[in-house]
Amino acid sequence: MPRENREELTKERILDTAEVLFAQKGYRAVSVREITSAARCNLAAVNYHFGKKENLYLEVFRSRWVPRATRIRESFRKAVAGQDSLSPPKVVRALAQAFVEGPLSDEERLRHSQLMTREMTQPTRAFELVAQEVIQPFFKEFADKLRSVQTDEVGQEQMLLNTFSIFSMVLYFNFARVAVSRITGREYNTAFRARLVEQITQFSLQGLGVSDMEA
Amino acid sequence: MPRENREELTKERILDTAEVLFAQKGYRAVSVREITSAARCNLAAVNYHFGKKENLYLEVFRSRWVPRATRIRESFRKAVAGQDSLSPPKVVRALAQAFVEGPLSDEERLRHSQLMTREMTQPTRAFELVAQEVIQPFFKEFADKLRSVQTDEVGQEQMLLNTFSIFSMVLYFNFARVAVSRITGREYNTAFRARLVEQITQFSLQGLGVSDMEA
DNA sequence: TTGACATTCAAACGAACGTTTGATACAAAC
DNA sequence: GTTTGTATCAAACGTTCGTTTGAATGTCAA
Repeated sequence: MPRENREELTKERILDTAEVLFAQKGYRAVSVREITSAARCNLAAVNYHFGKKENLYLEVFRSRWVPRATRIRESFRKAVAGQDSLSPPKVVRALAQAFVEGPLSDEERLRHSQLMTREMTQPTRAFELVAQEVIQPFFKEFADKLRSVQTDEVGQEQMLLNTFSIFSMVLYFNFARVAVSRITGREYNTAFRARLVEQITQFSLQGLGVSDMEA
Repeated sequence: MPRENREELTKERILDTAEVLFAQKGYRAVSVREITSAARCNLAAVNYHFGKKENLYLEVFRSRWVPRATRIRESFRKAVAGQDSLSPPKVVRALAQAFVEGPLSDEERLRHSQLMTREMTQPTRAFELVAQEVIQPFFKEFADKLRSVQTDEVGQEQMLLNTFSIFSMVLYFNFARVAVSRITGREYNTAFRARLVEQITQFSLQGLGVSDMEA
């Protein structure tokens, strides 16, 4: 087996495993030993490939989280580009769908939201990456797209706050699954996810003051 | 100094300190040594008064978090009781105010949201307490109150999802301060909090489909 | 075949962790 | 004044942590 492949295999395996564990339990609650034994490699592999544990955490965001966020963003982009005539309902629905039913698998979606929520509640060095390369540009893109199809004039700050409002729902319905499931008594299956997209879309559209609800 | 007072002083000091640290850094990231030295007491005090670290975490929720949640709830209750004629805008505004401008100090509010978000993303044994004694009853109370003043008929599940939507904003604008501040470029001062209450209220009311926006 | 380089491995490092112990201090009960 | 029970304390317990080490293994170029 060629050198490069072997290296990548181990390194990639560590990254995959670490992402799952960090998302599930958080940075401190996951030990290097847990990661390496789950990734079926030697304990020293983390320090050899990443220098130290903290770098591994950062690399998880760089090589796993950011690309996934990009996939969500592209899913949103395609959805709005595929329309011949755009309207606020279509833009908002495209966002909700990209996040809740989008290109990610269910586990990926949960992982993604968990890692993101963690960085928002207690930012680490990864937060800069998340904010600069993902949140800021995506917010801007969504706000611009929405403004371009909205009839009434909306100030920049108002637009940002509206985006946050929509975004808070999207994030919440993903990361607070346990609470939502427990209180609604519904499982997070395909039907319920479709229901959530509907909820986010309708609530947001009315929240934005859009009266025409036809998609 | 009498025996009971001395005991309580240390025990209470530990609880206060532990709450702040757990909220800031999370359970695993805070050591017993950090807590006890910040609380100016002996390392063994945690195990003497609470048996083990995990019990201290639970006791923080029992004796600090739940009472604070109760204060928020009572603030909401008073606000709706103080009105001679109730309307959806008043109910929603009372909720947003109770959470964002309510009886808590700014640090308390942040701590409260952080601890809650933590339990929602990765529930521990404290989650049962939070869900049973606070979230469920509060959700029910809010939904009932809102239903009683709403003209059009709304199903139970729709009502729950609406409540979640409103709640997600309230929670998000509290726990994601760093991100919100960074992207809006605004500090979390009194003026901005008032602006956020306005945003949550207006967005939610329209989201609920309430056209009459007069408070 | 030899030498240089990259990767894996078992073993150990010191530091920090949660917890336990036994002595000490002190207020109330007898 | 002695006993009893509670609270505090310094010290140590065994375990786990992230990280380092140096030898072993395998790969490719010279």
